[in-house]
Amino acid sequence: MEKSERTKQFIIEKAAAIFNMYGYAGTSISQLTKEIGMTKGAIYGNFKDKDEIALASFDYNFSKISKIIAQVLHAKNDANDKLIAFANFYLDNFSEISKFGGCPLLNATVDSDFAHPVLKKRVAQAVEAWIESISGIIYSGIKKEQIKKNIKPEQFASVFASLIEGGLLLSKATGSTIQLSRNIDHIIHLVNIELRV
Amino acid sequence: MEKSERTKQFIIEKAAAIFNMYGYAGTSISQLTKEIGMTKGAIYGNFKDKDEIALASFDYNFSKISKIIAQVLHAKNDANDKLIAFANFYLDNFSEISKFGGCPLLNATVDSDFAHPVLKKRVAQAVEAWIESISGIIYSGIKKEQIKKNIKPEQFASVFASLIEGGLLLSKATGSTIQLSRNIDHIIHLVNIELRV
DNA sequence: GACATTATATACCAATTGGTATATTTCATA
DNA sequence: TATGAAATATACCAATTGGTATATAATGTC
Repeated sequence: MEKSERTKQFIIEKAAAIFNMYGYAGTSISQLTKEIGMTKGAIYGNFKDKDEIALASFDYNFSKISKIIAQVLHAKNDANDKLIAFANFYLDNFSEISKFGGCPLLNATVDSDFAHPVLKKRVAQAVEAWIESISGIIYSGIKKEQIKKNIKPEQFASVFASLIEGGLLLSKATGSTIQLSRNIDHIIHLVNIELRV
Repeated sequence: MEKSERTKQFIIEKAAAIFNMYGYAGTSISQLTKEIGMTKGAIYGNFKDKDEIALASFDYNFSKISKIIAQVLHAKNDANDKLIAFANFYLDNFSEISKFGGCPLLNATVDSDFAHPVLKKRVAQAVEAWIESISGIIYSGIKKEQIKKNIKPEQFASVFASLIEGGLLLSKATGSTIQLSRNIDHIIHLVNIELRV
């Protein structure tokens, strides 16, 4: 990786947390210069405008979490166990995730709505991919006869995703992990009672 | 209601939608003057600063939805039916709610986190009150022997609230009510299978 | 180690920000 | 209908916004 790419990556990694915490309108370039420790010249030498940094930041945040989840899923063979590990990941890493602003899908959905159509479209695709990764696990589990074949993958994926995002939201609002924890309990209950063969 | 109070109310009603759509940092005073159709003089003659308008806007948005839900609940006697009507309210009115920015609890939780501690605290109290209104229905239903007494109200309230907020989020992100609709289906299923005596 | 290129810092720009002081209008009451 | 008070509009303020042009510094190559 050449120097310009390394610098670009360095800027994105710092900016990604700021945008995720303060939102697009709530993040100024001067704030970025302070947190990154570089001047406007350096930033605008590597990025065309604020939009380009914000979009790259969202991509970085989303792929960062996606990669970790992919690892978590890879460690399990059974589809039911994958789903439980998937859910537990958010609970186990809640405080760490909160430090850089929480779930980027949650934040960017709210942040981009009305205000930023380009980002909104990108967020929509990410959310759809995220939900599809859940229903994909279920489809695969049904094929491998680990999950009951009467289960509707899209239906369960919606509930699953909402329990996680809703739990993250309520826990962010109240400052306590108890809501998220209760939701993960419910997910585990659903998986063991309704899904598992 | 005297004139000054009427004007104040008029400003809040207009500002509430703008803040809910664009967020605190994303809403400027000049934007408010345009949408409200009044000048800075009128606004600052009725409000101390931007914060005061934003806080009053959140209170207005939250109490507006709370009042409608109170009516919806009042129309049902059975606790299970109250919960189903509660959930259906969000689905039935999704497009109308979306027009002024969607659920203010969702938006303000994300918007205030990190950026606005005063608003954040107010949102936390509203979220807690909202969840308590759900667990309150369950407690009442258990007492009236409409809901099974092994049900844990706080546990179910968390799942219920998250399915609604999570569904609102996913539907906001994807631009389709299908996610919310699936979650309401799940809520109805849970109420009829697990709660109802 | 000189040189060309790339990367970063500095200094600046017009536009907009939240907010205020003052001028003007509206309105109720005498 | 004249008058005093309340409400609103206008004009302005310093600070900050996103962005750019240019100067300086760092870097790889010969």
